[in-house]
Amino acid sequence: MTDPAEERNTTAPARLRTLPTRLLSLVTMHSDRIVTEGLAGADARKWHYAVLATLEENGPASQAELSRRTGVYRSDLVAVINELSARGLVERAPDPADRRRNVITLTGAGRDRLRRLDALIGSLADEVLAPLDAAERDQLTALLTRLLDHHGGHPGPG
Amino acid sequence: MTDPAEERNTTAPARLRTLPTRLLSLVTMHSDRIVTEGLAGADARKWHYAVLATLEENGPASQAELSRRTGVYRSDLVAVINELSARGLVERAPDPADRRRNVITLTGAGRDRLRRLDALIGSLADEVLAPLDAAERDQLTALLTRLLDHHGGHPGPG
DNA sequence: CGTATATCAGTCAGACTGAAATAG
DNA sequence: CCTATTTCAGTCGGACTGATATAC
Repeated sequence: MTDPAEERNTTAPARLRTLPTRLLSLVTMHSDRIVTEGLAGADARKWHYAVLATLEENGPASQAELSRRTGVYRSDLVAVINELSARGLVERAPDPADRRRNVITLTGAGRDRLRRLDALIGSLADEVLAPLDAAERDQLTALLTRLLDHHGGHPGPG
Repeated sequence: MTDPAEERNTTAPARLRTLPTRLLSLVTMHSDRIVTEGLAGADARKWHYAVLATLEENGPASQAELSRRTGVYRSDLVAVINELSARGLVERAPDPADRRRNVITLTGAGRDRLRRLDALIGSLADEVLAPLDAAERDQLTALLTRLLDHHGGHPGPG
């Protein structure tokens, strides 16, 4: 028992091996790790990508709106915007129309960065889904989408 | 905008909505929450179920072996066994053959408890998979199983 | 007034690490 | 000496809460 792959995977009992909720947890743990580590290697985090993508597709937004669209908590979003603006990827400016708000805007550098992250995320998703062919990936995506719709999007503050 | 379901789900951008790794995370967050809260209502936790099921299917085991089979960390397993034995569901006894080891054994009460948790987990899984019919659930399970096999079971200490 | 926004401080569970004590 | 087991004391990022100041 010196093979490291062997050590950590004595098979689990049948009840656990086929339990869908457990499969979800385990697969997600692998997936999240691959994505998190891949992004870390590019000095980025998941929330960075989510915020940048939202800004590009929907235009400038307040932090509250970004929170709703991305699912990032209002509290945690503060730090994310700090990090992004420290890197010059977004700009934070007070909204003249409603002075409670900050308007977050994507910069040119942010747009460039988003391009590279798009590619990176694509390849990381490929790594996660490696054993599935295109049709199976679509199947998985469709099934997960239906589950997510049924349970009401990102959990979020409710 | 006073409907609570509305408030928290302004649609995310397309790139995020169809990203499989994100779908996995989000669906798992709902799934984990349903399972965790459902079990909490029965004074149980996921690891309780995992340990009890493993003990029933594979017989008495050391903590190290339980850790390998369930994926629970050796460190965290200590607390789980404490909780289970405090409830009289397992017994912890030193192994006469190897005095470093504790042998964990399922009690009668543990077996009964497992029956009830089996039923509970089943209904919680139903709740998670509600929108899918039987064939689709099998599809999902098969796809997730292939992903998990490819990535090598539970992440675990390696 | 009540409500939304941005920020801060902090909790909490879960994954994970490091190292001790004990025993093979 | 080296390795495995159990246990303890922590770290670390992520989800989440509560409170506050400010503005509508």
